[in-house]
Amino acid sequence: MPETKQRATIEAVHAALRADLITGVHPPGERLKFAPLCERYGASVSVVREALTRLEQQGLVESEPRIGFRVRQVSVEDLDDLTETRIDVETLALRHAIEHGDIDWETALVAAHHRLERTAMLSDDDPPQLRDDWESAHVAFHDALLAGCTRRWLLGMARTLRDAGEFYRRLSQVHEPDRDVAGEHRGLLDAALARDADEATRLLREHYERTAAIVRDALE
Amino acid sequence: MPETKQRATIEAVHAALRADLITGVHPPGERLKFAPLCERYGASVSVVREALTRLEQQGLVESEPRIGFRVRQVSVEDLDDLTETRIDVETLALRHAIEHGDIDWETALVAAHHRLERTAMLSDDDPPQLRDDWESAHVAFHDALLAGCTRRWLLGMARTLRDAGEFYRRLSQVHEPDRDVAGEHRGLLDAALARDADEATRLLREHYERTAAIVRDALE
DNA sequence: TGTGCAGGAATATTCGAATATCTGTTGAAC
DNA sequence: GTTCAACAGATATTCGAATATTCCTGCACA
Repeated sequence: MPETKQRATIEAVHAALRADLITGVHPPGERLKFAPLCERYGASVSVVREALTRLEQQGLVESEPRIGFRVRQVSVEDLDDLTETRIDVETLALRHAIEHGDIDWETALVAAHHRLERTAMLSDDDPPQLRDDWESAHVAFHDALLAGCTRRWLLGMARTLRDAGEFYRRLSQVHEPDRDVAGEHRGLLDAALARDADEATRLLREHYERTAAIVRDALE
Repeated sequence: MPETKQRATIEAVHAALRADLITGVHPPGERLKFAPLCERYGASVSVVREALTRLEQQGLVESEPRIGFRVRQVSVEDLDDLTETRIDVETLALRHAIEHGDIDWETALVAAHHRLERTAMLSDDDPPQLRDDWESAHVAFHDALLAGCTRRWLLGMARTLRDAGEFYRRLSQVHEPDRDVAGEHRGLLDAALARDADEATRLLREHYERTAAIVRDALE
């Protein structure tokens, strides 16, 4: 790679910063000063600033004008609020998807589930960590689940909330051995294919509440 | 005012641009080029850019990287999508407000309703226009209605959707003489104070659907 | 000891120029 | 006549410096 001195694009910095936030490189509450960030991501202040602005709208960082940006503060109350809202919104989207999803939606969903099922969840490290490829397969599955919903505004809301939720989930890379995550996903798939909206939304709610409970424990 | 040559703040440009978008100064689909915007708002590209970025997240403008920004395209489909989503989300928030709102909430709500009731809706122009002070009293009333909801994430979603809806509503400054808007607001107030969530959400739904229908007609 | 007020260091914000990218047009080759 | 390349003008994007604001430290004064 012969000295690819690229200019920093906002897209790239935004993605990198977002990844660092979600994976906990910058812990909650930490001040995000421009100088270090420019250094770390090889960009100028303008680019960093715009990335931060976007992340603020997505709820990953917060800012006070003239003071600066900081990583979003987390709390049990906020987690509970977020979880409930997320369940409410995703439930609406899922119900809509189940009612309106076509054969393409079903097919993509089955495909996404297959990949998730066949991807190992934990790494070989000690303590074991959630594998990156499992993480992305997981996100892709939940995306596919909602993809049948044609209401773009609703999907937009759901996506924002998911990002914020991801923030919490990664914060506490906790694994609960007793939990049958694969089974939960299988159940969601089956209910969706059976077009059983009540059952699917019930499972979705449980799925998120269980995850939230784990994160809550880790937080306290 | 002795030559107050202020630097342009992002806050100010964002607010001004948002107001211009909502009131239709820049029609939907119009390209928003930097040079004219900088001129109009007396700011440099950086601040205009950040304002546009924020408005994009709020759904008022859309952008394609490296191409530029434009005023959000409107369509009947998008309006319907938005309206439904807004009803769904606000319904959740209203229900929560009615269940959890305290005496302060009630008091503020009564106050907001009083101001709305005592403000004239239409100007003396021909054709009559919605008066600015009525508009703000109207927004304030709907804000007060949801303010009892303590779920911040849910409120954030509702606020974003309201902004986008406002965009449509102002787009078509249509007035329907037969409609008893004041009565609709009175009904909402009464149901909220009576803590009748079912009735209140039903009224809210009708209120928005009626507005959407008018906008839809104007759009076609 | 406490309070308030410089003054300077640290930091965010804004600016305008430099750079990269896109878009449309012209002209040559086929 | 059509296609493609090269150029030029328009425009978005990025940069780094200039400016404004906040924060901190130390000193005078009560």
